Amino acid sequence: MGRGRIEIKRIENSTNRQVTFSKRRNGIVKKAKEISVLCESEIGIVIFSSLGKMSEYCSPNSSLSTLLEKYQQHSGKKLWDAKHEKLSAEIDRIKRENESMQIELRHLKGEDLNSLNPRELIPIEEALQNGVASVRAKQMEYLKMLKLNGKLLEEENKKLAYLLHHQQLAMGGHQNGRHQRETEYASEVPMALRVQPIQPNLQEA
Amino acid sequence: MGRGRIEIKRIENSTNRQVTFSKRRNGIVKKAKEISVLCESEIGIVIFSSLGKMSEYCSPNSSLSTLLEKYQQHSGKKLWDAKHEKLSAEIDRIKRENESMQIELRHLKGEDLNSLNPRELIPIEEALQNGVASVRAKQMEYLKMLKLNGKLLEEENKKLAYLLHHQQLAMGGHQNGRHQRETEYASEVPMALRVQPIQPNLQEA
DNA sequence: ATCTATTGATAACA
DNA sequence: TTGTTATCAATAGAT
Repeated sequence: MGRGRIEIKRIENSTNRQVTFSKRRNGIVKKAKEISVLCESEIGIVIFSSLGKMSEYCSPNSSLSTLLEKYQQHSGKKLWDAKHEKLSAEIDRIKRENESMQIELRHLKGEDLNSLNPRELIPIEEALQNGVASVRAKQMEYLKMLKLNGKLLEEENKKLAYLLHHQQLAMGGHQNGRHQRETEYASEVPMALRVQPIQPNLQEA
Repeated sequence: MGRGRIEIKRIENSTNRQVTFSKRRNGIVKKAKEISVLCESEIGIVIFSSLGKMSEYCSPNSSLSTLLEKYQQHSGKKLWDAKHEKLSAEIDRIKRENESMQIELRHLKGEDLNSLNPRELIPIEEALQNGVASVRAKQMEYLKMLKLNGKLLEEENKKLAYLLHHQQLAMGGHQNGRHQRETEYASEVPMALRVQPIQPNLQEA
């Protein structure tokens, strides 16, 4: 009912979808008001848009909670219990996940190995070796970075010392000139200081 | 929309009211289905007719309870008691525990090491080394057990071979006697076979 | 938001 | 209840 029929499938254009949502939501709420008046029925509606915005409607002289109370009585379903069971099931699921992870962790730490047969030890050993290798590789990476940094700093030190020495020889210039020379130099050399460590946490070590 | 417009007020004719209720209820549910598909929104509806008959609708991939849960969160109203909060808190707690274990596992497997600084790598390396050591120790244990078992079996083999040899020399006895000798011997020697491996899963390897 | 050409919903009837 | 149909209502697309 509009300019041309539309297929009932997800509207891909986001703006369009929002507009249609708004219009149709209003339409549904209007229909709900009408049926509640025409047929003196009680109706409650909760809608969430795709963006998570909530709208609700409840026929006059009622409220969602009272309506849901009646819903529970009529359906025999207990929303509370259903919720309760869902949460419990979720807890069970996560706990099981938890347990298997704990077992894996313990095995990797060399605990509870008696529960494993030799065949099961092999993948664990492999995982541990891989882990050690990765950790050592990372450590080497840091080491190289530190060495590089050290070298660069050393070079810079030499240059600074050289500069300082010559400056002292040429002593007698006033503050202004000296300051300028330092500034000039700084613009050429500070590579070493500018080097961003690959790992920003390096300095924490 | 029909043969002549109607005022939106209670339909006095009861039959008519029922018919209209039924038709409009279907209409609303249809609209609900459409909006949920077109706009990928979640919608839940509960209707009671004037005679107390209940109808409900909930968009696919959802249920009234989950929908109402979201309603609670958005509205701040609490439809049900805070007993669930306990369960939810439990879930959160376990999930957090879970997450930290996952991180630890990943680190032990040498993944996500970039998020660690060198100081943090050390305990991981130690844990891995301990793990490797434990696993290898366990493997050595199995190896020793296997060797021991082999030795015992070998010895027993020798004894059996010896016995067999002598039996053959003394040949001429009937079946009965031979059987008895074997039975006697079995009661003295089977130590090696009786040895229960420390690890019952040994034979699976 | 507002405007309409169209489709969709439905009141009355069967 | 279910189906048909003349009408009105909702709304898709455009502004």
